[in-house]
Amino acid sequence: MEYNFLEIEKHWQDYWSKNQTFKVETDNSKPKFYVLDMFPYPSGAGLHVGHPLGYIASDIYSRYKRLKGFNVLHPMGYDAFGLPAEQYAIQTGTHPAETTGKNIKRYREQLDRIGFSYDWSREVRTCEPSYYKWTQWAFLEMFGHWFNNNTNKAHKIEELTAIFSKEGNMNIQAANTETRVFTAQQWNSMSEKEQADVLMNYRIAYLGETSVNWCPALGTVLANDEVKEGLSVRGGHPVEQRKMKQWQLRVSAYAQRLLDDMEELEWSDSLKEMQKNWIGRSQGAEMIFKVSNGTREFDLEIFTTRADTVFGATFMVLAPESEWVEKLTTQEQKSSVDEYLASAKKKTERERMTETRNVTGVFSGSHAINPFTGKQIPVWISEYVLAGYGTGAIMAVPAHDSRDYVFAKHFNLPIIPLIEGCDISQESFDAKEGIMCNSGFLNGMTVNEAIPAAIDQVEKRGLGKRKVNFRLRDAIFSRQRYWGEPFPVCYKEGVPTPMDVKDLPLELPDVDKFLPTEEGEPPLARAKDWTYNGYPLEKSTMPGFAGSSAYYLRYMDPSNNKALVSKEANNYWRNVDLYIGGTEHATGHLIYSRFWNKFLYDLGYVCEKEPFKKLINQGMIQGRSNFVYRVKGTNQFVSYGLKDQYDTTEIHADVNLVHNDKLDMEAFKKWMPEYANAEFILEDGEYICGWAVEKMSKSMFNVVNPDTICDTYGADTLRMYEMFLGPLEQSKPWDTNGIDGVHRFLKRFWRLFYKDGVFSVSQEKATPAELKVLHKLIKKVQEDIENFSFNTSVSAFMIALNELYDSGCNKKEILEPMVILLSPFAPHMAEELWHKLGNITSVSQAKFPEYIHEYTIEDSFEYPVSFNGKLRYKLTLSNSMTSQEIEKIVREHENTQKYLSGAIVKKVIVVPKKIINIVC
RNA sequence: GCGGGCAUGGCGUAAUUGGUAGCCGCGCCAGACUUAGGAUCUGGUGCCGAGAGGCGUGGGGGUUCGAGUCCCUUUGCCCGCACCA
Repeated sequence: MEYNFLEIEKHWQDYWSKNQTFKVETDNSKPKFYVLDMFPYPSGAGLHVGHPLGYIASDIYSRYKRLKGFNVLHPMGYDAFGLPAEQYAIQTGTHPAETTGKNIKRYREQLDRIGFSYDWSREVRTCEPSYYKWTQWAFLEMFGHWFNNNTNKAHKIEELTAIFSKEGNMNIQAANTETRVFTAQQWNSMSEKEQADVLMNYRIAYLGETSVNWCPALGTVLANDEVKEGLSVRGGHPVEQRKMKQWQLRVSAYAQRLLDDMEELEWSDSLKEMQKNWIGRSQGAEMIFKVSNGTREFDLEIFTTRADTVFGATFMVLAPESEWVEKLTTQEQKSSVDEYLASAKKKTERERMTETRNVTGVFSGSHAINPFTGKQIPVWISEYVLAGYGTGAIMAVPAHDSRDYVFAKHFNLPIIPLIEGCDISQESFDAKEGIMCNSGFLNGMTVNEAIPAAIDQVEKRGLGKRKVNFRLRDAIFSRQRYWGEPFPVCYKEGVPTPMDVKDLPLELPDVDKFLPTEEGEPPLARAKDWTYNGYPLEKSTMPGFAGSSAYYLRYMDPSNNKALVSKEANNYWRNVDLYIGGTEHATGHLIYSRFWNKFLYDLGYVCEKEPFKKLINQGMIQGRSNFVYRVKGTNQFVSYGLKDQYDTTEIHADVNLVHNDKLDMEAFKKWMPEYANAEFILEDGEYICGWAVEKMSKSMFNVVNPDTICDTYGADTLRMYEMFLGPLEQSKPWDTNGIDGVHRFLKRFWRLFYKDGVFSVSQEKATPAELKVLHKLIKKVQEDIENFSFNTSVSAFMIALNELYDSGCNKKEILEPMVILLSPFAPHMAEELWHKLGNITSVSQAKFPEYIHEYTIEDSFEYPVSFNGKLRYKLTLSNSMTSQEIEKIVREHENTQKYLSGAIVKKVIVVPKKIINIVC
C-alpha cells in the first residue's frame, strides 16, 4: 500500500478530535508541563508557511513531554481585538466581530490540517465578553491599588487614604505622579473631588496628563513600543507628540523588579539585553541649581550620572516642553523663545529624529549658579533634551558629553576640560577614565573615584541626593478606537469612578459607524445610552496588549466565571514552562505580561513571580522569490544562465509555478493573460529561474500557503521539513527545494512496514547491530528535542533509516520504538503505523523508549595517531583500554616501526575515543 | 554612535563543545529498473592536480602537540536601541 498521506492525516485528525485525545485536566498524580505559543492575531490573509514554524516546534516538544509522562497543557487561542478588523469595518461597515469570527474560522481550519495537539476545549478569544471580563477586572484592581516603594509591591488604595488622614503624604515612599506635599489636616480638609484627584496620581492604573504619541492618521494614541522610528508599527503613519489626558499603567513602578527577576529566566541573552535596554536603568544623582530670571529665584533640579563633571558645567539646558521654560524665559528673550517653541512643536517625532544632527536652541535669558564653582552660567532651551526623562533639564558639560559639546561649539559656549591630558579640540572626551583636574576637591582622583565622591559632597551640602532613573515609561492604556475592551469606569461629576465588579463584563456597545464623531470623540461616543447608573462611561477602549497580558493564566481555567483563574488551577499549572514566539514582542507584550503577572502576584492571585520560565524565539521565515527574465520589447523569456547575453527585465514569477527553480512553462502561460503567448529561451531544455530572499508578501508572489504543502506532500512532511530547514532560532527563507528529501524519507519509512504492498513486520529478535541503530537514535532524538535542535534530529532519523534499509530490517522490536520516536515529528504517520502494529490507544499515550547504553558502546575504535598534529597512521584499539595502556601500545608500535629514525617519543597525548598525538 | 549575533562546498546545514572539517538533505554526475513520472534503487560528488600530492571553515595575527571552535585585529552582513544626560 502506498503512503496515502491525505487519507491518513484526515483520518487521525478526526480521531483525535472525536476522542479528545489532547484534552487535559489538573492531575496531581502527574508532573505538569505548560507549553505555550504566542497566540496569533487572526488576520484576513490567513496563515502562510512561516507562521506555523514556532507552533510545530512547540507541538513537537509537547508531544515529547507527553511521551515522557508529563501532564501537558498545550492550548491555543486568538488575540482577537485589533486594528485591521476595525479598519476593514470603517471601509465596509462589516462589524469587526464578524470579520474576526470569519478569520478565526479560517485560521482554525489551517491549524487543524497541520495536526497540532492543542487542547481546543481551552480556546480563548480576547474579544469575548466572558474573556475580557477579566481584563476589565484586572484594570479595576490596578485602579484600586498603589505601589509602595518601601515594600516594593502593590497595596490597597484604602491603606493609602488611611495614612494620608493620619500623617499626610510626607513620609510616603510611593510610585506616583503627585507633586504636592500635604499634611493630614490639609488632606482631611480637601473636598472629595480634590482627594480623588490626589489619589489618582498614586493609582497603578491612573488617568493623567502626559506627552503621548498621537497618530493623526489612525486617530489614536499609541504606546512607545507601538512606534518605531517615528512611525506607527501598524500602518506606518507619522506620529507626533501631544499633551493629553490618558489612562496609563504605572509599569515604571515595577522597573527594578522587572530587571532583577530577569536573572532567573531562561531567555536568550539578546532578548534579555533588549529588555534591559528598554528598562534602561541608570544610576546617578539629582542635583539642585539655583536659577534666577532677574526677578525671581528658583531651585532647578537636574539628573546626572556624571556628578564628577559638575566643575565643567558651563551652561544648562531645558527641554522645550519643560514647565521651567515659562518661568525662566525673560522679557527680552520671550519672542525668540516663543518662536523656537513654535517651530519645535510643529515637527513630528520623525522629523525631530531625522534632524538629529541639526543643532537648534535658544537662550532663555536666565542664569543659574554652578553650586561648585559659584560661577554664573546661562540657561538654554533645546530639543536635544527630552522632557520625559529625568527632570527634563540638564547641566551641560561640553568637555565630556558629545551632545553638549556640539551644542557649545555651535553657540560658542565655554568648554572646560576636567581630565588631565584629554584632547577636546575636535570632540568631547566621553570615556569614564583618566585623572580629574580643574575640579577642586576632586583633582587627582580617577573618574571612578570621583563619581561617588562628588555625589557624597552633593548630599552633604544638601544640594541633592542619589537617584536611579529608568527609561521605562508608564504604559499609555487608552486608545480612541472601537474594537477593544471598554473601560469599566464612569464619570461621576467628572470624577472617574470604577464600576462594581459584579456588573462586569461591560460589553462593547453597538455603534452606527466605527469612526470618531464630528467633535473628534472616540467611536464609543456614538453608542446609545453609554452610561452606568446614569453617569457617562469612558469612551476610549483598551490597547491590544491588554487582552494578551494574562491570557496564559486564563488557559489554566478558561471557563471559570468566578475568577480569572482558580487557586487550584493556578497552583497546579503555575506558569509557562516553555513559551515560543517571535522577538517582535520583546519590548511590548513580554514587558506588559511580566508587569501584569507581578501585579497579580502582589495581590496573591497568582503563585509565580514570572509568567514565562523559558522562552524561545523562533526565527522569521522570509520569502524566497523567483524571477523570470523578459527580453526587453519582446515576449521572450530567457533562462537564468543565459540572461546576460540579452537586455532583460527581471519579473517576479509566482513561486508556486516553480519547482527546484525550474519554471513550469505551461502553468506560467496560464498564470496571467499577458504571458499566454510567452516564448522561452531554454538552457538544457529547462527554464531556470533566478531567486532572491525577500519579505514574504503577495506583491512578491512568494507566499506559500501551508495548505498547498499539505495537499502535495502532507502535514507530516511540512512539519518535518520546517524543522529540517535549519536551527529554530535562526531566520531563513522558505525554500521548497529540498522538501522532496524529507518526503522521500517518510515514504521510505513507510515502506519499512510493507512488503510487496502488504503490511508485514517481523517478530524476530533484533540483532545487536540493529539495536545499536535504534538506541543511538533514541539518545540523539531525546538530546536534540531537549536542546531544541530539531533540524539535527530529523537528520538522525534519516541516518537511522539508511542503516536499517541497508539490512532490510522490518523487525517489530526495532520499528515500534521508532514509531514512538517519530510521533512528535510526524504524528499522523506514527499514529497510523502504531495502530497497524496492533495498538488500540493513541501513540501519544505511549512511553518514550528507554535508551540503553550498552548498544552504543564500540568494542573497538580506530584511533588516528598524529605526530605533531599530522596524521601518521591508525591503530585499532579497544575502547575499554585506559590511557596508560594505549600509551604503552603506541610507544611499542613507534619503537618497532622505527618511524622516528632514532627520535625519542617524549609525550603521548591520548584523547579518549578521539585521537592520539605524539610529541618528539 | 551603543548593544547583540552571524560568516563553513553550487545551496540549506552538521561537527561528540579544543580532537580525522563537510554528517544529513537538496542539486549535480554516472548507472540499474521501468508501466517514461516531479517514481524507485545503486555508486560518486569541497577545491586544485593526470597522479603522487597540495590547499581548504570571510582576511591577518596569536595561544596549543592539535583551532571552524579560544584570544587579538580587520572586513562584510543581519537584528535591536538610538539625543535617556
